[in-house]
Amino acid sequence: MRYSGAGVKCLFVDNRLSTTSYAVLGLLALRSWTGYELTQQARRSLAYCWPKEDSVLYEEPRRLAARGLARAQKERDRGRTRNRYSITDAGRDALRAWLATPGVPPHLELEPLLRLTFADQGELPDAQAAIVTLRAWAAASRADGMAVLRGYQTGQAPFPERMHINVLTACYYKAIYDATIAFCDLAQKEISGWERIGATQRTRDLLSKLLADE
Amino acid sequence: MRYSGAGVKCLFVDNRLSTTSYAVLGLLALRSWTGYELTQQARRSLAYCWPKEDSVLYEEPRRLAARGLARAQKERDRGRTRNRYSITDAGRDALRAWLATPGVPPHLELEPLLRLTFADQGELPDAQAAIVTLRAWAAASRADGMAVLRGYQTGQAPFPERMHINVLTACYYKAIYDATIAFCDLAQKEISGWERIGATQRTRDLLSKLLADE
DNA sequence: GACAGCATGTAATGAGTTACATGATTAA
DNA sequence: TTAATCATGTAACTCATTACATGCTGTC
Repeated sequence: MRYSGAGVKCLFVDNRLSTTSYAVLGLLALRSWTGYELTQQARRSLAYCWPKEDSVLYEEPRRLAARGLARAQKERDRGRTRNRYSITDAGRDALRAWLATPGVPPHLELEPLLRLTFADQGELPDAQAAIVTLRAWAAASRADGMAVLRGYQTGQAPFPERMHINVLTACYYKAIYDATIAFCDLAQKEISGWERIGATQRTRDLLSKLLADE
Repeated sequence: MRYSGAGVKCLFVDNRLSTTSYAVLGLLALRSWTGYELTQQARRSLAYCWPKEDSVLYEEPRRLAARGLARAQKERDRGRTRNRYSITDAGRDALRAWLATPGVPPHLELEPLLRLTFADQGELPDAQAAIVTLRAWAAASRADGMAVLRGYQTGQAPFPERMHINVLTACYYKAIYDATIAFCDLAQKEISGWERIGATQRTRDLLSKLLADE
């Protein structure tokens, strides 16, 4: 299969920002941040819905500045220089416009579940280890989230005027983490009954229960 | 900041496969597939834990073949030719070895939650729309998963000997989708009470309830 | 005999990961 | 005075997304 045409339209069309850009723009809408401050704030907020590496959080505001959606000021901190970024009016407009677009559904990468899916190609302890990884993640994330929430009760948290939003989203995260932990406990029990056998009556019961619920 | 050294070691070191490669390798461990068959099977399985575009599923087995982990045979189907891929012994070894490695925790991209997080920068209907998107995704995924499960009860599903695994993983997916739907219903109620006001007594109650649970 | 949609891919672009570099500050 | 770690980035490379191309097959 050879391409014939000069189908290079796409080179010029795609002027859109990535979701990550809007995520950072959202933070900039709250106040100005340095790169490092962005990484710290992201741990408290974006990490739960839109996790990004620190290097991205350092770079992204520069892209925004290049498009006029943010502005950088050099800051001097004891001999060292760094950039502080703030949102522009154009940035606020872009963010508002993005919030009005349809958006996309979640995208879940569940490596432990992938490992479980092919558990029969490996050893039983491998599958158990995958479940331990999954449970540890859920328990740690849950604890981190709880610590953030506690800040609202004690009044230590930044942006107290945004509490209603953050409490609501926290409801979702907690529900996910709790469901994950519950599943892990169930799964460990189930798996230990497999002993390289396969489907048992217990599996049929599980299946019936799942299907009974619609 | 300038780089000094010839730090190009990395160019030669990273010989590892991506998780996506192992995902496809896992499917190949069950039987041989053509590219199109892989895309269809992925909808029933990988889509829930490791979603990939069709184009990736067409390309990935070629990479595996290039490393000797899979083998391609040309097939002729009424004038048209295509590739069918099967796993090799080396491929089975690689898969088994991978299953024995520690693995990584889940990675969740929840764009609707991101939109909710910055809901105060937009209009109320935008936030409600994000929740609708989230709920629609959960309901559709749940229904698809149920349809797959029903195949096990009727005996129509492929790989009946793997039922115990697929039923167990389905428990997790169902729990996630159910939790998502429940959250969406709660969130719509909460949000409609906001009316651009902010924290209410209701929010404080929610917060207390979240924190009470540990 | 046209058109929709299934089947089978390839290429360009863009985004993200990983590794590297390095100055400043703090603790031992 | 080191060593650790905080703070601030940059570069190379890999991977995924998106868009494109095109033959076959049934159907109207």
